[in-house]
Amino acid sequence: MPKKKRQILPKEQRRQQLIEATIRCIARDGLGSITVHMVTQEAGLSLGIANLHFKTKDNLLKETLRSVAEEYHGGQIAIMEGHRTAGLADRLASLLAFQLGRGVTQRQKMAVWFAYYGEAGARPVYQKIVSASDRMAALTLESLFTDIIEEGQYKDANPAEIAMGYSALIDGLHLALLVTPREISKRQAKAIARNFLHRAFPRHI
Amino acid sequence: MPKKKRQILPKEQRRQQLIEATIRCIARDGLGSITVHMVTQEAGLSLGIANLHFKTKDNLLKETLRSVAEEYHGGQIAIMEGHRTAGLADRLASLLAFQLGRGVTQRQKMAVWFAYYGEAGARPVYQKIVSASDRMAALTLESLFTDIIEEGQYKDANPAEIAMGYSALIDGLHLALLVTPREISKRQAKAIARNFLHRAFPRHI
DNA sequence: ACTCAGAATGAACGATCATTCATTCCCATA
DNA sequence: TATGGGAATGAATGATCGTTCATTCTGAGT
Repeated sequence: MPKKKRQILPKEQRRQQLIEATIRCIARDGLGSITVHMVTQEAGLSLGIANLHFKTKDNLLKETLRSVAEEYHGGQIAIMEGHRTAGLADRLASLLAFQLGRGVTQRQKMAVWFAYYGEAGARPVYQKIVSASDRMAALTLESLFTDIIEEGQYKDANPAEIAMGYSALIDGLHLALLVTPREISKRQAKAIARNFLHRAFPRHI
Repeated sequence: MPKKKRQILPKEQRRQQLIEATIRCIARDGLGSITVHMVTQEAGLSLGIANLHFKTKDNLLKETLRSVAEEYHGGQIAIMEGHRTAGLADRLASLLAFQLGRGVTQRQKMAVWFAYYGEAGARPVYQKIVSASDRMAALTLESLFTDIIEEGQYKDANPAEIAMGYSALIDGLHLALLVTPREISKRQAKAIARNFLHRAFPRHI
């Protein structure tokens, strides 16, 4: 075995490295049975490194959740606000493609996401971290839907309610893809989500 | 403190007692930080009782999941098949009332449900337990939707797809009620689900 | 080439937890 | 009332894990 040489790197890089190793470990072994040994070994580093950079294991887990939540919700927001030049219909299609696309629906990411949701009921800290970015994404989505409703002259359409329904549907589809992948394909999931949007905004998608 | 007298009860009753205590513990402290001490104390019994009736802690957790899954999916199936005399529209309404009603949307039940989903990605055993009852409920739902589509002459409606979408939506709404209860009320959740069904089967609900 | 601040290491420690099993005690049966 | 089968108990055990910190090692600055 080629003895790995000890290497010194910037704090931020080590932190990222450890967070990524944590994600892989959670996806493989679950949030409940994760150990500091596992994570540091997965990262190819020594045992003490986790406590050096994150103080405690608990803190490492919190920072990992924050990272995943920001990547997911940040991605959504970027799509909805970034393409300001694009039309509303295009933005809607991009959003759907992102939420059920390769990046987000990797088992690894979904597993981490729901592992934390699972503990959120008992851990207010997790709830707070998720709520923070979740709320921002919700507001952006609501704003996009408001614009679409105005442009399409959809009568009796409540943007907040449609946004909540759509978000719930996407979460539910992710859950189905994670827990019963044999029963549902990504293609089907996309069709279902598209159908939901089509029924709400038939002239846009 | 009134010293509790030791009492001998049938095996099945003790098992149920321990499963219920486990549910309360998971809801309060999370699946990840549950201990045998917690559960047996919550049940008001001695430490060794869990291993006596369930052999291992892991087995107790598996049996608890099976119990919750069967209660949830069994409840759904009972509603859809039990009211054979009732009309299709009534059955649809009953289903919705059950899925977002008092019994199921207790924080306690939802917390347990998602705690297991969270670990399902890493624990095939959990996946298998959930899949088993989930699949049966899905088939029953699909069959109900097939009947409704025929009765209502809904053109181009795919019962399997609508059933998957509806199930995903319900799961997503439960998740929202659990994780961000401030952002969504049970009333809103019901309205959203009803809306979904109304758009699919406008002449039935 | 030399130096040293601090990054990285991992053996050791103490706390926690699942599991065991010798013992206690209940209660159906006779 | 007497009693045996087995349900219930909880102190003890051994294994696992998070955290600490004395020590080693690196590499930028001189």
